[in-house]
Amino acid sequence: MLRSDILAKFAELRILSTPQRIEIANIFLEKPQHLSADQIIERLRESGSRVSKATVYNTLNLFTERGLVRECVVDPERRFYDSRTSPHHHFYNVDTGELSDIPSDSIRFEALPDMPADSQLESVDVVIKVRRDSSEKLS
Amino acid sequence: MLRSDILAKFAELRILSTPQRIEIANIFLEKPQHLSADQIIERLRESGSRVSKATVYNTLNLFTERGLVRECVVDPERRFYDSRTSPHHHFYNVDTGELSDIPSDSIRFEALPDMPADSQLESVDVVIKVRRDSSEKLS
DNA sequence: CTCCCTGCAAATGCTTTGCAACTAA
DNA sequence: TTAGTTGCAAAGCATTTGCAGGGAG
Repeated sequence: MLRSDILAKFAELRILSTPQRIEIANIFLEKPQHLSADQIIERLRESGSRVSKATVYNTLNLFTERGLVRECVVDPERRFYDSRTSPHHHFYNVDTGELSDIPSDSIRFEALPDMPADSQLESVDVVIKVRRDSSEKLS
Repeated sequence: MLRSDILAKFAELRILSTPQRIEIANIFLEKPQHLSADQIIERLRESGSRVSKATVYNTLNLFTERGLVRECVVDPERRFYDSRTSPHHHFYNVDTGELSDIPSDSIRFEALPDMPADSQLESVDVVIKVRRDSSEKLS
């Protein structure tokens, strides 16, 4: 993604631009993907960048607040951040930890429950857990 | 729930019976509910019991493995355990952290996606996030 | 005896925070 | 100047683990 596009996105979301934030946004906006803080740090290191851990965490929180990425809660061990912010759902392979998208139109609801009193809908998140990976590892 | 029922459940699930495990199972089986490790410990303390933290965690892992409770991943801060093990879904109030059940028949799918290659379905978990609590706290 | 459980304390691992130095408008 | 950011190290928390003592069969 072009730097100018990233700057435009930052402006739109009221995110002050810094070199570190641009580097992190650049990884996410390259393509829709699911990354943990650690995976971000790994990617930054690979490309020779030395953004600190604290800054990565702070930046992820900021990006989430501002809607540049979406947190997806699926693994109690660590948080994943999803650069696809449009509504969609996930497959989660419990054996490999792999997380993949389900296009939102391939799940349709025939019925949805009433909301509890005084509360308004925020999101509907479907996680389909699957087992066994392609290498057919036996238990 | 009667002690004899708990013992029967333990036998069925190949869980060795100990006083600590019975106390914890007793809390869960009283009624369907969602509890974190900390909430379990709190409940135990209230009733004068002194089960150690380590034992609570070990027991929750054992109960989950054996299917006495189900882990539900909804809050990145802590794990919740659900004593309703039959298929159903959840409301999660992001303001209050409250977790409540959605009867499984009040959500019906019109379409479900194909599974990825070589993987078999484990579960379909729907979390409907809602905002704002009944006390109408303004932002 | 032998196996397994309990509980304490220590260790782990992810995430947050305090704070001093720095950067940009 | 002045608010806001970075990075380091330290702190925080939920959870796990090591290990000694203990209980059931």
